[in-house]
Amino acid sequence: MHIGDLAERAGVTVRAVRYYESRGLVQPGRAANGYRTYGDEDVAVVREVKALLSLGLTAEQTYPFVECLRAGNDRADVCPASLSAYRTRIAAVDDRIAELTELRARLTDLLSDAETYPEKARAR
Amino acid sequence: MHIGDLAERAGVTVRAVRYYESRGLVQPGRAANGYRTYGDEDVAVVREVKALLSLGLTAEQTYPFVECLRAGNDRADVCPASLSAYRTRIAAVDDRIAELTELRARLTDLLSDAETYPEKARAR
DNA sequence: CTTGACCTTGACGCTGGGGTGAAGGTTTAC
DNA sequence: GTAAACCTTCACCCCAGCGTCAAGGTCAAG
Repeated sequence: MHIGDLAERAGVTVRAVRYYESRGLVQPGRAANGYRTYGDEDVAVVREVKALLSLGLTAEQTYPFVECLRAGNDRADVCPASLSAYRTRIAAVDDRIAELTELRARLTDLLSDAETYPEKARAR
Repeated sequence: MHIGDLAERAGVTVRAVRYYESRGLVQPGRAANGYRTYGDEDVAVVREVKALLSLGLTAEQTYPFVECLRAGNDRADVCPASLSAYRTRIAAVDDRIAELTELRARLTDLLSDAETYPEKARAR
């Protein structure tokens, strides 16, 4: 299978596939004419990478999932390293939520403070 | 007062002051030699802008606060437009928190699903 | 034999906001 | 007289995941 077929089957662009390759996530063979050649298993890999990227993982962080698939598992996320990657991502999301919650608290404090500022002290 | 004095008093760099000017937040006069000249009130403006930027507002969104100060108010946030800008920012933070919370839920679903995947079905 | 649908590598663009850096020149301060 | 502070304009940075040419090679169909 050539890159265009793979891209179509996996639901990504040709450009994205080449990008994934540059990140070490797919390793196609080469035909005599230089064309990249892929197997059916690469479709699952590319689909998995796409799904994980949409969950906010970086390309690098999808690596354990790809390895898990290559090891012959039906699912990319049943390997310990994949579970760990999930937990890392969840922790990062939690951190970000905590930051935003803290920021929100500062903003509401400022707002209520400004709202209750004595009218008479205002200019005009 | 020249730009260097203002920057030092407000706790920002000279470059940042010129950047704020490019965003229309400060409008210095000019001395005969071309140097920018500032008044004491500009110190408060720059400090306010700096504080608001650290709260995640964009330069443009600090505009009402700057106007509020220029109108002669002691505080930049007692004007209706400032309160409104606070509320807008809070709403944006809330939206982001909601997105992340939703994302977190998807991740934990995937994690628990993968964790409970039957051992016997795993490769190796 | 030619069209057009593939493929190749390489390189730059974009998004986005708040800046920073460099270059090249004038003015002020000590 | 020279260092420090000022001026302007232009460009670049971060961050990742691509998009979009450019300039060409390959291949099956009609």
